[in-house]
Amino acid sequence: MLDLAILGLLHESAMHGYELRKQLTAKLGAFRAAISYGSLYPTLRRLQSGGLITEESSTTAVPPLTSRRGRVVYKITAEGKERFQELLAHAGPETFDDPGFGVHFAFFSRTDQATRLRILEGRRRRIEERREGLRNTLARAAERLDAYTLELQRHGLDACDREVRWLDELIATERSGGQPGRGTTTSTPLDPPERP
Amino acid sequence: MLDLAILGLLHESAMHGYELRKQLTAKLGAFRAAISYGSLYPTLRRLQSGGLITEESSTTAVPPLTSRRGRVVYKITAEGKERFQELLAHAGPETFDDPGFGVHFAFFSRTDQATRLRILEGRRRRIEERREGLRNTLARAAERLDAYTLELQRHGLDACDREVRWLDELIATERSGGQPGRGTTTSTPLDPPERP
DNA sequence: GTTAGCATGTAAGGAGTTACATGATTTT
DNA sequence: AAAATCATGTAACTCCTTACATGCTAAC
Repeated sequence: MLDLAILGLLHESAMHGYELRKQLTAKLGAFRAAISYGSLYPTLRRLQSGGLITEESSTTAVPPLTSRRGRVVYKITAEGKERFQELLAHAGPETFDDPGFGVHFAFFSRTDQATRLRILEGRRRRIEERREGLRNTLARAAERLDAYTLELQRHGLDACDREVRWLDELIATERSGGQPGRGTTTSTPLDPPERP
Repeated sequence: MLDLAILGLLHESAMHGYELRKQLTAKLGAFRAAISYGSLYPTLRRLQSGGLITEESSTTAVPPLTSRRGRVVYKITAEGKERFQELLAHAGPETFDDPGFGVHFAFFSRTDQATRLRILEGRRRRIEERREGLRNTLARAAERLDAYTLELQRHGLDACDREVRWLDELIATERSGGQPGRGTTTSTPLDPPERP
């Protein structure tokens, strides 16, 4: 999950760890708390020793006036871009849980339509299963549950209903070749998928 | 999280592991996937060696006809009940994230009103922080984000709005001494908190 | 008698967190 | 010159999962 997100952000532009965390916090903010440094920096090292990212050469056009010795700017390599596409397109079961789905969705603009549909439909299946479970509990065991447990199940069921509707809209939009946005009057152009 | 949930369920009735998992799946279904056995059984052992639960004595009133040798029925001990109350009342930061809040909420009927309010308000603060983050991202960086990332943030913001409203209602109900349910016409009596 | 479901467990490991430790740079 | 914030890193640990291994019991 972190690998995918880091490669995705470095795909857009080279950055050092601290900045990466800020971008990560914004990008993943809808479904996850901020990533800790204790997780980020070891991951960067692992990606680097795997050849997926490298330290940016200091022979840049404009060397900074102050030496900035502490900062290490990373950029993605060709292998990193390949790996990114692999991770993005591969949809195992963990792709459909909350953080997994969120990260994939956040990088949908780099995916092809078939992959997007596969992931949206997998997510819908997953949420529908959860919804079924909640419905069963509410239908079969409602008398045995206390008021709070009941309220929690109702709220969960509600959230499932909303998400299924949201996914249905997104799936319909994908199938008609559109891009997400408010209503059908959106004019924001969609980034085309990268062509390596 | 698992400790709390297991103690809470065994507080209601003695059970063996397999059954416990089923109950857990129903009780936590609104915010979590099923617990794996690889997590459940080691936890039961740990709780047992900590003296919080014990194997139920086989000298029960009605010994089953078939010997059922494989099954181990656990029940909660007095220390276990104490620990359960401690875990329920203690509200650290992890109490306000998704699974933490969910478990606490699921056992609200065993908590006093002050604790319930503390936890509901902590959760609201947490969600409001997330909402702020999303609002900032949408306000400051919307042009730089692709259509999918944008849609994800909007959906997340929406979910935050809903949850804050839900929490506000629950908090208001708590303060007026009521019990949760649909509208103000609810007549379901609330389990009184246990008095050890 | 064999398949399905009940029931219990272990070993290895994944994916992160917290707490700690350090130092550079910028602002007041 | 102090305080804030930028920036990087390590060690220990938490909490859970997957994959595996085993055997009993009920149903067909």
